[in-house]
Amino acid sequence: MDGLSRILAQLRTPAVIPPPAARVPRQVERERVFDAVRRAIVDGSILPGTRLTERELCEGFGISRTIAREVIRMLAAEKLGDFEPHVGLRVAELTRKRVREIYQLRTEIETMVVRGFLDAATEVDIDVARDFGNRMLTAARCDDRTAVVETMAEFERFMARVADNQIAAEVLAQLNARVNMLRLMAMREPGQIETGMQGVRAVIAGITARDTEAAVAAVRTFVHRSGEAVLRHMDRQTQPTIPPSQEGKKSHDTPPGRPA
Amino acid sequence: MDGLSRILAQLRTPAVIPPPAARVPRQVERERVFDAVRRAIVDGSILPGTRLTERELCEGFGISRTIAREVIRMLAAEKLGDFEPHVGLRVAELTRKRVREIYQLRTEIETMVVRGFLDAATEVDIDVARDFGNRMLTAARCDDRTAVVETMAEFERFMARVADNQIAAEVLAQLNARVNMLRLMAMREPGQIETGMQGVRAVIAGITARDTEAAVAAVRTFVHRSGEAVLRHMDRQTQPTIPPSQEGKKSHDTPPGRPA
DNA sequence: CGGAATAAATTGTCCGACAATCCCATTTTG
DNA sequence: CAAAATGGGATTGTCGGACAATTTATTCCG
Repeated sequence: MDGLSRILAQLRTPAVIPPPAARVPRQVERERVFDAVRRAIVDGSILPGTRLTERELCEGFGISRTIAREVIRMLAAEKLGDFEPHVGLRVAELTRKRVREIYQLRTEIETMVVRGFLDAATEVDIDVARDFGNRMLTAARCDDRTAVVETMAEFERFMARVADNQIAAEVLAQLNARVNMLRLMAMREPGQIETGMQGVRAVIAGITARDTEAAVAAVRTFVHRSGEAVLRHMDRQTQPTIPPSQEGKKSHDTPPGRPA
Repeated sequence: MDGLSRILAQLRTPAVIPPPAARVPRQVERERVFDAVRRAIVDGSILPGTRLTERELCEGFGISRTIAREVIRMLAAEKLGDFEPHVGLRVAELTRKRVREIYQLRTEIETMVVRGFLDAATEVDIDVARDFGNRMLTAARCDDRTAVVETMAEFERFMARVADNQIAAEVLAQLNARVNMLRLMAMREPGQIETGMQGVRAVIAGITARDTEAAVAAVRTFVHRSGEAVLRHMDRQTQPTIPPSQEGKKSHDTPPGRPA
């Protein structure tokens, strides 16, 4: 079971690339490792359910337990994993319920952000937004799911910045991090990218026309549909045979049992 | 400057209270210290702007640097303080801008939660809500600001639980933690409690009547007014003389300079 | 007085050690 | 044979010390 070790080893980044007189070694080891592991979790290199032990982190990155532990604390605080004392951290597995909650919240926040964006946007901002749209469409045409998702995230940050709402950006980023991997997976479903891009076009259209209500509606539809797609994908993934009969209940979310 | 040290020392909790055979020593030192410091920050015992050094934490709680550092990582991840490498953690000082953002986001989330609550609430839940309302009003009559705020937080958690939305509860808790102290301060302004309680009555009325739109409207008004109150209080606090002329701008929020 | 050199304080990182707890498998017991 | 007990290995919890890197405070000099 050192598939994880191999992954971690690959993540190892050389301490410094610019040997010539370059200032700003401002990033400390801890941050580097944290970023690397975070990225690995978010992009799916480290799968949900994986247990991250101190030793693996130490050996994988060549760091001491001090740092490994601090990184684990940070990951846990960001809810990228579930931590239990004396047990350790395991990369978060999302339940349908949780996913639905996240998308519901995202819908509201994105709505807020779009409103703020259109309130504050200059013509240039609108142009930039249109550009983001094109970049997404291009990436989609190239079937580059990663690029699509990354561009979307960047677009979100951009809108939040124009709307001048840092808190929204922070929360949004955190929520996105938690479902990022699922998004990537879901986009493998045939037709999913096309549907998504249709939504993107609608959003950009609303923004370009400066039609706030249209943009908001488009965003809500888009986010909602994305959530649905992810949930659909989760179904197909975890229960290809057994017809699920749960799902309507008060749901103290039962992680879909995965019988070998 | 060891006023902080004294505070920290007081926070020190005895390692164990139940000497008889009591299971569940499940809480590790780290969590205890984290909770204590967090509480201290949230309730204002440790004022914003204060620098939390490792040494203070170590001596204040009788712990090793290992734990002190981990606690600091957690506090920073929760945004309860701003951390800079090689500098340390200082308890977050909120700008007007940030506060406005937080309240804006809170408004949306609370709206969502109330909707979810009324969707799922049984008659008993409604009764419990009414009870929460009474508890708040009682606490207000006793002029017990802390109790008011705590009950409100508990009420929020309750609604989120009924609405079965854990993510919302998490985010809400995090946002509240960041402004809790300001809320307490703002409620010292004369008439503030009364205004607040008026809002509470409206919210409870809407809930009791199961009138979703009324409840939502009441919540939005309430949260918005609370935010306004906090902002007003911040004004009065930081710039009692100089007429502020900033405030409308794109605002890369300038923390109101506090000249000695 | 201003600025440069110096000292002190603080954080970053590593190491080693040992206790506490959990996990798992084997063995013992009913 | 199943269930409970046990025992060892792995993992986390916590401590202490050490030294480098960096920031912050102090001192000294032109």
